[in-house]
Amino acid sequence: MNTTKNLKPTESELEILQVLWNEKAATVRTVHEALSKTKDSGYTTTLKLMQIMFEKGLVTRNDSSKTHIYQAAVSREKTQKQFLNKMIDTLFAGSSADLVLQALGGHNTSDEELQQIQNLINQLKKDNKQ
Amino acid sequence: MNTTKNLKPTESELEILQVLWNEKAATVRTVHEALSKTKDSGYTTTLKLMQIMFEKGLVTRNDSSKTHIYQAAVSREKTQKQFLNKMIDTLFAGSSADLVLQALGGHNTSDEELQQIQNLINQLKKDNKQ
DNA sequence: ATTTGCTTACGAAAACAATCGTATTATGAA
DNA sequence: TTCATAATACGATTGTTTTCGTAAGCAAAT
Repeated sequence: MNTTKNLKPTESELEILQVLWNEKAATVRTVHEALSKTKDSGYTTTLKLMQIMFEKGLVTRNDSSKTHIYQAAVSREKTQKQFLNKMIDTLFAGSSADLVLQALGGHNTSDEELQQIQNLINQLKKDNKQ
Repeated sequence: MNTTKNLKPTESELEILQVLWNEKAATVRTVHEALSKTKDSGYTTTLKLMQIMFEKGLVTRNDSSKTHIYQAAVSREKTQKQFLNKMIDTLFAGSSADLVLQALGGHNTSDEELQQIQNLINQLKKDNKQ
C-alpha cells in the first residue's frame, strides 16, 4: 500500500521540483536564485510555494536550523511517468508509440541517444517474446 | 509569417480538442456526450468552454443552423509538439531521449509499435550520417 | 397558437494558482 | 545588549480556469 497522495504538481511547483531534483537538497534562497535565471517573481513567492508544497507532501524539510532545508518528496521518475501517462491519454489517444514517434521526429537526436533507444527497443522485443 | 496565436489550451480544452480531432466536426451535444463518459460536469459547462475556445481561436464553428457545428482550429500534431516540447523542457531537463526511454519503459508496447519506432530510428540514423 | 424541449448566450460564483506585502523571529556582528 | 540582516509565516490580492444558473430563441409536436 502506498500512502503517498497522488497530487499533480502545478507548473510552478514543477519548476521548483526540477531544482530540488538537481540539487538533492536546497534552501528557499538557493531555489529562488536558480529560478531567477528564467523568471522574475519575488523571494516570498518562492517561499510561499515551497510552504504549500510542504503541506501537500511534495517536499520534505529539515527545520532544525532557522534556515530550512528542503528536499523533493516525489521522485523525478515517478513524476515524469505521471505526466507522461496523462499526456499519452489526453493528447495521444492512449498510444505511447505515437508519442515516441512525435518526440523523435521533428527534433535533433544524436547518434548516441538513438543508440540508447535502440538498445531499449531490442530489450523490449526480447521481452515480448517471453 | 503565422498569424495563429500560440495559445496553450487548458486541460479541459484539451479534452474537448481530443473529441473534435476524432470526430472531425461535432456539436456541443456530441462533445459533451463523449466527455460524460469520463467526467461529470454539466452541459452548459461544455458549451461555455467551447464558446471560450471559439473566442481564442482554438476552434471554428458553423452557425448557419441553430445547432452550431464545431471543428478544431489547431492541429493535433502541432498541439502535441507544443506540449511535448514544454514537457521535455520542464520535466526531462531538455532530453527528448530521456522522455522516450521513460515512455517505452514501464509500459507495454506491442511488437508492431516497436517496429514502427525501429523504422524511424533507422531513418534518423541514416539522416545523421548526412 | 401553445407547449415542450433543446439550443445558445452570458454573467457570476467557486475553485485553484501565483504573487506580494507585512509582521515576526532568530542570529551574528557591533 | 542592541542592531542589522535574513529567514519564516501568513493573510490578502490578483489572475485564470472551471462550473453552473438563468434567460431567451427557435422549431417541432400537440
